[in-house]
Formats: sequence, C-alpha cells, structure tokens
Amino acid sequence: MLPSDLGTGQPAQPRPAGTRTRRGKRTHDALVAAARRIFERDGYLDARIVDIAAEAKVATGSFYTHFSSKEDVFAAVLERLQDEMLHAGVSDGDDERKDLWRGVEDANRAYLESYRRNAGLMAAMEQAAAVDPRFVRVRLERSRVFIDRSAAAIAHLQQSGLADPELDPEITARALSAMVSRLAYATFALGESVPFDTLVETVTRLWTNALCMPRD
Amino acid sequence: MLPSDLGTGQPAQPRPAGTRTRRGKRTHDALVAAARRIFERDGYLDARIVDIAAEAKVATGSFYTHFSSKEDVFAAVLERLQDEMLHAGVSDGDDERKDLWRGVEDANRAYLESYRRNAGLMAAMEQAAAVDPRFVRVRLERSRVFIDRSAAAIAHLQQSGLADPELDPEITARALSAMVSRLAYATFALGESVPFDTLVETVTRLWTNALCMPRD
Amino acid sequence: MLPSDLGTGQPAQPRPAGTRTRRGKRTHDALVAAARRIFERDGYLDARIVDIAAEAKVATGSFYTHFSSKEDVFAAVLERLQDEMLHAGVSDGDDERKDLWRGVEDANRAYLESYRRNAGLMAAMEQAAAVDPRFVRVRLERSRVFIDRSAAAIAHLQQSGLADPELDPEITARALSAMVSRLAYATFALGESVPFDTLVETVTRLWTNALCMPRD
Amino acid sequence: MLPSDLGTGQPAQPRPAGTRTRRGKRTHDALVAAARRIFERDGYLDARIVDIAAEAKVATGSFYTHFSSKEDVFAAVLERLQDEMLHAGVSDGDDERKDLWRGVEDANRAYLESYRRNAGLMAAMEQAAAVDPRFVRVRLERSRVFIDRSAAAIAHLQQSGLADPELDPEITARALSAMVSRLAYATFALGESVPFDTLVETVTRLWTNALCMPRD
DNA sequence: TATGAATGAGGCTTCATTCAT
DNA sequence: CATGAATGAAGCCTCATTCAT
Repeated sequence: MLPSDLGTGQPAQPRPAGTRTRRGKRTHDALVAAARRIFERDGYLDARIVDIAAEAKVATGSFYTHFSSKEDVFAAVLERLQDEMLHAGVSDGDDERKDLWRGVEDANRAYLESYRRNAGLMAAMEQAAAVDPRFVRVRLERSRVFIDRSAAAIAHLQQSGLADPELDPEITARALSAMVSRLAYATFALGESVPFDTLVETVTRLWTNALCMPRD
Repeated sequence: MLPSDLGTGQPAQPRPAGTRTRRGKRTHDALVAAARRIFERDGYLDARIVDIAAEAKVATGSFYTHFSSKEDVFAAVLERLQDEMLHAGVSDGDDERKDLWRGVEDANRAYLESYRRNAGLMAAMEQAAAVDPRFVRVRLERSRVFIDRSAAAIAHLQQSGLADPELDPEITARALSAMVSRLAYATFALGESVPFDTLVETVTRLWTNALCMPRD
Repeated sequence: MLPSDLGTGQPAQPRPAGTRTRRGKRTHDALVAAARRIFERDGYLDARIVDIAAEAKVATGSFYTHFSSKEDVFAAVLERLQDEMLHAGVSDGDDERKDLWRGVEDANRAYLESYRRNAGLMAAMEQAAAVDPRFVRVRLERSRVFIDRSAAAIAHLQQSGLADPELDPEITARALSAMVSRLAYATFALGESVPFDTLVETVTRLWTNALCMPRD
Repeated sequence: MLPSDLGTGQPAQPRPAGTRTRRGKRTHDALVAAARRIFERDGYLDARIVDIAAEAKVATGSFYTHFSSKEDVFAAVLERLQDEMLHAGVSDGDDERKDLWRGVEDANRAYLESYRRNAGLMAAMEQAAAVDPRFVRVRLERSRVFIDRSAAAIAHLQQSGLADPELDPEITARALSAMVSRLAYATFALGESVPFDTLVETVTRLWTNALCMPRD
C-alpha cells in the first residue's frame, strides 16, 4: 500500500513525487519519524503539521514536498509500523506442529505485546478511524490478515472435529479478534489496569473455550 | 447525572436558568432533540452548534442559555437515550429462572437490537470517546452496569460449577462485553454486513462456549 | 442578480444569510463600501479580505458573516454600482424625438462620464474578468443591455433607410460597443491622455459614420 | 527587445549564462516552448514555474538559469510569437496600389486569422496585462505599430479627400484598432460565436464606413 | 430569556525563489 | 550548467463563544 493510497476514489492530484535524492530521503524519513512522535504525543486529531515539521527540523513548507496532508503522513507512519512488525518477527505462520492451545496463546501474547509496545500509535489510529473513514479501511485491512488466518484455522479445526461445528468461522474469527483487540485497546491505550499475564491467559482460555477446543 | 457532570472534577454548574420556565423547558427539549438529529447526521466532530440551534429553530445564542458546550449537549443526548432504553424495557434483571442459555441469548439480542436502532448515535459516541476523554468515561460507565452484572453472574455460575472456574470473572466479563459491542459497532455503525440472526446466534454460542456453560 | 449569483453551477453551499437586524445591515453596508474602496485602491487581485474587514472596522471573521468570498463581495459592489448608475439617471430610453446624431452623442457622453467617474472600479472589474470567468459573464450582462438596445436601434434605422443595410445589426452593435468601452478603459483606467470632448466627438462621429447615418 | 527588457527602467540584466553553450541554448528553447504550452493551457496567472520546468523536462532550478521570473519567460514567449508572425508574413506594408477597400479587408483578415491561431496566448496576454502593468506596455507597443500606420494612412486619405476630414487620425486609429482587437478577443478567446467571414466583412465595412472611404 | 451578529485565534496550503550537491 | 529539495511569507477560512439589543 502506498502512503496515500487510501482508496478515496479521488484523482489524488498533486501527490508529492517520490524522493529522488539522498537528501530527500533523509528528510522524508525524518518527517515520518517526527510524525510518529507527534501522533503518539498528541493523538491524530491534535497533531499539527507545523509541529511535525518543527519536530523534523524542517520548514513547514517542506512537509508538502513529501506528503500532501496529515492523512498522508499518517498512512506512511502506519505503513512503516507494519513493516517493523513484520521484520520484528510478529511471525505469520509458525504454529506448525506446536500443540494447538499453545499456538493460540503465543499468537495472543505476540499480538498483545506488540499492541503494548505501540500503544500510543494504536490510540492515534483508533482516533483516526473514528474520524476519517479512510482509516476505517486501513484498520480493516490490518486486521483482515489475522481474521482470515483465524477463520481458516477455525474451519480446519472444525473439519478435524476439534472445534464446535455450529460456529460460522468467519464471524467467529471476527468476534474473537474484536475481543482481543478491544481488550488491548482498553488496557494499553486507555490504561485500564490488568496484569499482562492474566490478560494473555484469560484471552487464550476464552478463545479456546469459545471454540470448544480440547485442552491438549 | 446532570448533562454537564462529565466528571471534570469541577462541581457541577448551577443548572442554567432556561429550564425553569415553561418556555425554557420547551427550548431545552427542542435543542436536545435537534442535537440528536445533528449528531446522527454529522457525527460528533462535524456537528456544529449553529446547526443544532438552527435545527431546533432557535437562535445560536440561545443554545448557551441551556448548554455550556457541545460536550454538554451531547451528554444530555446520551442521557436521554439511556432513559429511553430503560423505558423501552431493555430490561435490567429479568433473567430470573429462565434457562441460562436462553437468558444469554435474550440479553445479547436485546443489546444488538438496541444498538441497531441507535446506530447513528452510537457511531457519534465512539467518535466522541475517541476525541474527548470525558466520553471514554461515559462509555465506560454505560458498560460498567453490564460488565458488573455479567461478572457477578459468571462468578455465581462458577460457584455453582456451571462455568469454567479458571476464568477471572471480571476480565472475562469485560472481554465478552467488548466482543459483543465491537461486533455491533462493526455491523451497524460501519455497515459490515452480517445477518442479524446469525449475529445473535454466533455471539450467544461464543459466550456460552467461552464460559463452558452446559447446553442444558 | 443576487451578489453570489454568479452562475457557477456550484451548489452555492453555505451562502451567508441575508441580514436581519439593523446592526447587521449596517455592517453589511460598511463592508460593501469598504470593499469598494479597497478594490479601487488595490485592484481585484491584490485586494485582501483582511484589508476589507479592517477598512470596514470589523473583525476578519465578520466578513464571512456577510459574504462567502472575495468574488461574492465584488459582485455585491458591482451590483451596487449598477444601482447607483440607474438612479443617477444614466437614463435608458430618452432618445425619443431628439435628432439622431444628438442621441448618439448623448449616449456616448453619458457612458464615458460614468466610466470616468468609476474608473478605479472598472479597472478592477477588467482585472476580475481577466482572472475569473464568472466576471466575464457579469461584464457580458452589463454590456448586453447596451448592445441589445443598440442592435435594435440599428435595425430600426436600417428599415427606415437611415443606416447601411449591409451591416449585421448584432455584430455591429457589439463592435461599436467594444470600441467605446475599450477606448474608455484605455483612457480612464490606463491613463492614456485624450481630451474628454475630443473623445466624445470622435467616438460619436465614428459611430454615425460607421452606420452611414445622415448628419442631422 | 530582450526578454527581461520590460521597461522597468532598470538597465537590462546581463543575459544569463545559459544561452552561451549549445546545451544552454537547447534548454532555453525548450523552456520557452514549454512556457508557451503552459501559458496557453493554464493562463498567465495559473501558470506555475514548476510546471513550465517539468513540461520542458528540466529541473525547477534550471529555470532560473535562463529566466529571472515568470514575467521574464512570458516576455520571451511573446517576443518569439512576434517573430513567428513576422516570418509568417503577417506582412507589414504591401497595401501598395491595391484598391483601398481591399487593403483594409486584407489587413483585418490577416489580423483576425493570426488572433485565432494564437487565441490561447492572446488570452494569457490579456490576463497578464490585467495583472501586471509591464504587460500593458508590451500590449501597447504591440498595437502601436498598427495604430501608427493606421493613423498615417488615415491622415493620408484625409489629405487626398478620401476620408472624413473631421476625424482625429490618432484617436480614430486607436478606436478602430480597439474595435477589431476587442472583437477578436471576444470571439476567439472568450468563445462568443460569430462566423469568421461575417466578422471580417462587418469589421471591414465598419472601418471603411467610419472613415467615409468611397467604396470604389 | 431570546436573538443573531461580532469576535479572533488558529491551522492549512501554495509557490516563487534560493541553495547545497 | 543542471538538479531537485528546502524555505517561509502570506492569505484564506472556520466556528466556538461572547455580547449588544
């Protein structure tokens, strides 16, 4: 996804050209980094272009050499976050032969840890999504991966007789994802206090129970 | 809760004079009703005081005779919503002797129906909560009732040997509430399409499964 | 023509409400008057909203209570000018029985005097028309009256055998109007120096010659 | 006239270095050509330096190696246009012994055809003149040639008894020039529809009538 | 109490021109 | 000479809130 590819259906008019110089690349990166700090500090709505530019130590106008709007940088910030997560090994598919219950726990723990690490940004993203439909989409796509994988796993388990066959895999996947992400939001972004391990355990148990997965 | 009692720590302002005469009461009501329509139409952020006043067929200045700010009206609107729900019999505690599974289903259905009916306002409220911490509180308090009751019920079931004793009742209650409300949000406010009955059934089954409640 | 009725085909969104109070009317008038002075002083393009507001001794924001943009005020200024001209008796149709040649001279003199009196504004209008197609229309409509009347007169003369029958009345009217207005522009707005009376006489003679009207 | 000699009263800057190498010449020409396209497309005011450079496939900075400002290029574009016209044989003085009436017609036709061919640029030039006094001068000088020649011709005709002796040759020349150019502007730049030949005929007849030239 | 106009702080964006490479 | 990113001054406009009638 390109930074400004937010699927608005708009002609996406001037769209700052991609960086061609080393200097340009430096400024671009500085802006993304600065933007991240500002979004974490002030939230999506209260973040001001001027502040981002200042934080990156460039003139206000320079911002527009690289991004066309607040949405545009924010999308870039999220994209970079995504990249970092993948590289940091929020691994996709290593729940190979491990016993199932353990697999669920690992996935949940990884998700929650990542959420905790990026709580500030996640809060900003929730705000963005609440305010700008474009980010509802982004959020949707972010979770889609997890939901699809979960749905597939659930269907597989059902076929193996290891999960309640009455459940609709798709909706179930959505529901359980929603549960985890919302709990993460409440805990890490809003600061409701729950011990991390209790969180992981409860969530995992609810997840496996909900599917009626046999406890190893 | 008075409209302006948003937990600012300030002592609530004396109720504005507008409410004491008959004319005042009429204007006040008109404003709340108008505000609701505007919030539903434009969302919390894009709602403008001028529009609310216009919709209520009242001068802009009159708004401030009755409310001190946008937050203030919005709180009033939510409060009125709460009242309506209670009167409409989104009953609190009649899951007396009915069989348990049925009780859960009824509760979920009622919740989802109510959400669907007020989807516009709920969307606005999510926005408000994303933007103004005061409404995080309001939202929290709104769900607290349900969470507390659920937590109590879960603890009770556990003691009766009817629910997985390993689960922390409080967190479990939060988690399952989050699951339902978030699903409702996605479906009714964001418009992801899921048939209503499938929704109710899946949610109910997940809920009972998660607790390992016997399907009598 | 209403001030903002510039025929853009746009929905003309917020369009400040017409004034309802005496105070409002005062401010509105002050703004139009101020705008006129500023447009005359700075031209259309260099006129700034802030300056207009300042000149009218109101806050910048107040401008937008009455007008939605620079175009909007400018249209209002032109409209007021139009009104003044009509009231000032740039009379429409008193070329009754006077001898023809004299009628043409009077019309030209009146036009040129009026142009001289409002030279600053006319210059601004030329600028506006050069820059914003909306004002091309306005200018067109302003001249349409004169052109139509002239065309009718020419046709009439032709039928009476008093004007060259080979000329297309419509285009001729346009051409002669263009000639006079452009000369007026060059003289009064751009300051090319020509004695006023010479101007009137030459123009009149050219006009009557062009039509081959009999002298007296 | 050098590109930057817009009559600012300043001594003309030394011609920028860009023009001395072969590469420089190429870039220079590319810029002028590009500028012309952009001015035609966007008008004088909306033309952006960046766009001109881009259209010329040259870096923004390079623009300033060859021109000092937008006015500067525009002057160069106009100068080049002038050159083209001369080469294209918008002949200056071959109305030698042809019969008079025919001479006027040819001149008008040539002028109107040229205007039609360069309508885009002429529109831009009107805009430039409306916005920047320097181009009022340029426009003035452009027409001066025609006006002077016409004035001389008129005087000559008067002395030969072939034109109304009451007319001031100078003002008459201005007036008739204004008439033709303004009509051309309205027709070709603003798009008012008049058949080309009707235009030529009417204009010619008005011109000869106005002078009371005998229709041999 | 009601009215509706006035206030003014605050953020966004553009683009001619400069400058480091 | 070319490159293309950086600069920063300027103007526009919105809207919550206040205030004179």
